[in-house]
Amino acid sequence: MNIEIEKENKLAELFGALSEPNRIRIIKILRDSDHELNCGEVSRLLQIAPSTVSYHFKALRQAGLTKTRQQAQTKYLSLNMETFNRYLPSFLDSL
Amino acid sequence: MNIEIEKENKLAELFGALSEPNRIRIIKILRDSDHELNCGEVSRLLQIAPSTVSYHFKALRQAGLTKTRQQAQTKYLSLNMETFNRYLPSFLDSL
DNA sequence: TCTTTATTTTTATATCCATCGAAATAACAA
DNA sequence: TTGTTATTTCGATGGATATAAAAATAAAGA
Repeated sequence: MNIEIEKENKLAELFGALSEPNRIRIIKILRDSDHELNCGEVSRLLQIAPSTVSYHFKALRQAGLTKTRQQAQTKYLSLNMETFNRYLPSFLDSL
Repeated sequence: MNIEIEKENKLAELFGALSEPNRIRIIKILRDSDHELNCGEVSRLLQIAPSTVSYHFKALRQAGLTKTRQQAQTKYLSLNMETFNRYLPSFLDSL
C-alpha cells in the first residue's frame, strides 16, 4: 500500500509537470524532432523569454521526463524514455 | 495549427486535474469499484474533509474526467469514459 | 584578457491551489 | 414544520506556479 501511495504521488508529480501548455509543446516538439532542443531554439519557437524556457526545462527534468546533454555553453534536451515507458506508456503516441 | 493549440491546452487542463495525489486516488477507486462513489464515502476513505472532497469532485468534473448522477441529497460520481478514450487512451490501465 | 553567447539563478509580482471550518443549500423524514 | 443528512459555497491561510527583467555563471573565441 505504501508503494501504491508512492506511485500516486509520482504520477501526480508527472502530471504536474505536464499541466502547462508550453511544456506539452516542448515534449511534442522533442517527440517529432530529429534533433535535440536547446533553450534558445525553444524560446524562439514558442515566443517566450529564455529564463522562462529554462524554468520549464528544469521542471521537466526534475520530474524525470527529460535528460540533458551539455556541449560548450549549450544544453541539449531530449526525452527520458525510461520514465515514459514506466509511468506513461503509450502517452507519447496520444499527444 | 489552432486545433493543435486547443488540444495542448485541453491536455494541460486534464493533467492539471490529475496533478494531485488525492484526485489520482479518486480516479483509481472509481476504476476499481463496482459502485459509484459519493462525497461522504471518499471523505472517509481518504480521511479528508467533505468540503475538500467536494472541491476535488468539482475539479475532476470541470475537466470532464467524471460525471455525476444525483439521487436525493447524494451525488454519485463515475468516470467519464468519453474523455479518457479521446484524450488519455490506455491511461486507466497504467494507473 | 576581453567580449560574445547561452543558460541559469535571483528577484519580484500576480495568480492559482489545497485545505479546513463555518455557513448555506437542498432533500428527505418524522 | 422541524430536524437530520449530504453536499456545496465562502472565507481565510499557507504554499506553489508562471512569467520576465536583471544579474550571475560558464564556455568560446578574438
